[in-house]
Formats: sequence, structure tokens, C-alpha cells
Amino acid sequence: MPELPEVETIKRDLKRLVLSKAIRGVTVSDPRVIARPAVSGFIRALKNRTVLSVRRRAKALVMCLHDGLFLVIQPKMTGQLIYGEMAGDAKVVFALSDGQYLNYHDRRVLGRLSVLRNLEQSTYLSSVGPDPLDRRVNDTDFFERLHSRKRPIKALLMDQTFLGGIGNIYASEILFRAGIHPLKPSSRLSLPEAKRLVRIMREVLKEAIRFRGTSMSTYRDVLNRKGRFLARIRVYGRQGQPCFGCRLPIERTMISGRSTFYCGRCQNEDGGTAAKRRG
DNA sequence: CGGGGCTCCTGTGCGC
DNA sequence: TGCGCACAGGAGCCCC
Repeated sequence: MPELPEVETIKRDLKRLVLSKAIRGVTVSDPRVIARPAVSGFIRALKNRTVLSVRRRAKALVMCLHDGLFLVIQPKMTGQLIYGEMAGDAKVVFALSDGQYLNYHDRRVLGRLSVLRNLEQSTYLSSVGPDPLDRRVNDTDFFERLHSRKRPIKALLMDQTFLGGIGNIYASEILFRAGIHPLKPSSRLSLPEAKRLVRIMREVLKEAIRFRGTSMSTYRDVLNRKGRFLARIRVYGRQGQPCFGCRLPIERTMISGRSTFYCGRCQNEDGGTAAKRRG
């Protein structure tokens, strides 16, 4: 599922392709993906409304429409938005005023679409933390926030109330490039480490946006093309393969129920084995 | 309250 | 080939 770089790529594509076009009609083939209102109300609310702006908030897309309505799309793991001809197998199809279609696909049916009057109605949108690319996330504040918690740093990076947008792939990639062990308690990061983490986090996310995201399996952009960041991936999914830094095998562990990949030598083990040793 | 575990779903790839 | 299980870019909810 799309993380920040993939949702940002989709957002930029949508701005180019659907901005200021109107939704002429909506077909819902799988009502499970419609969160609110009920399907009939969802369809009625969107009919003949123009897309005034397209934004990203964390991993959600927000389209502002006429009359103060918002279309919020959370693709979660396998949601896709594909522009072009009508797709028979799509869960939801939006017919656009340019004669083209925006098809919502979702193999695992975990994604959700909703129409809201007020963004505060979305618990997700009202609880997500600052965007990692936001300049207002500065070194000293970030350092202090890391020290107010003590979870493994990787769990914290993925906590959407702490930072909005980083998911399982980029959490591992960022920590590898920053040389920080994923199990290290966030409260034990030094100020230089926190500064480096902020810098590397932005670097990795921006680079991933330049490469139009990571296509592990289902991610596609709005024109159904794969992202090219997979070629830049250093640790995610590479357990047992040699580390690009030291050639030792990449390791895999579970952190808050999610696969985590890292190099035991290049990423200091201060939080994992050292903590265990101390008891 | 913070945090772990389960749940929502379908598809794929692996070992037996 | 077939079966069962683990696991997959996410996050809400329950319970300790």
C-alpha cells in the first residue's frame, strides 16, 4: 500500500489529470469500500461536483469539491486510482466530464472512500501527526518528541499520530541509511542521531517521490505505471542477502507485528542486544 | 495512557 | 497437483 511517496505521486498525477473536471456519475461495484455516507448518499453527493483541489494528508488523498464537500480516499494496502477507460473490475468508477474515467481498484478491499462535510469527521485525518516533509518538523522539537516516548524508533516512525506518512518500507530504508537500529528506544537517540534522522528521512522520501514510489507488488501510479524506487531499496525484503555496506546478511525481525529489515553491523545495536545484555 | 494483538480482506508463494 | 500456512506498502478497536 502506498506510503507517503506513492500517495504524493498519485496526488500530483491527479492534479494534472482531474483538477477542475467534474464527476458526472459514480458506479459502486463493491459497497465495502464506501465508508460514509451509505452508497446511495455517496453517489448522490458526488454527482456533478467539480474537483477544486487535490491534497495529500499523511497517506490519504483529499479532494475538495464544490459546496464544501470533501472526497477522502485511503488506499491502505492495495488501493489504486487508475485514470483512463472504464475498468469492468474496478470497485468504484468515477465518470469524469472529459469523457474519461477514474477507476478505484482494491484487491484486498481494505481501502476506504468517504464524502465528508468537515475533515474533522475523519478520525484518521484529525489524529495524524505532522508531515515528515514539513519544515516545521525541526531538529530540536523532533529530538524532544523522541524523548517523550520510549518505543522502538521504528514503531514510532510508523505511528501516524507521531508523524503522518511513513510506512513499513520507508521506515526500514530510512533507519538503514541513518545507521540507526530499528529496535533502539526513541528516548535513547542522541541529538546528532535525531538530526541525522530528520535529514535522512527527508532525503529518502524526496528521492522516492522523484522515482515515483516503490512498486513491490500492486502499487501503480494514476496512469498504471510502476514506481522505480524498488531499484534503490537497500534493506526491505532483502533478508539473507548481503548488506550493500558491509556484505553481512540483512536481518529480519518483527516490530509491532510488522516485518523489519536491517543490518546488524551498519545499524548500531545499542537498543536491541545491548539492552538485553543489561537486562 | 501506551502499546500489543487481533481484525478487516484477498492473493501469492512456499513447504510438505 | 493440492493443501495449509505465513505473509503482504494500513490502521481501527479491544483489552491489559
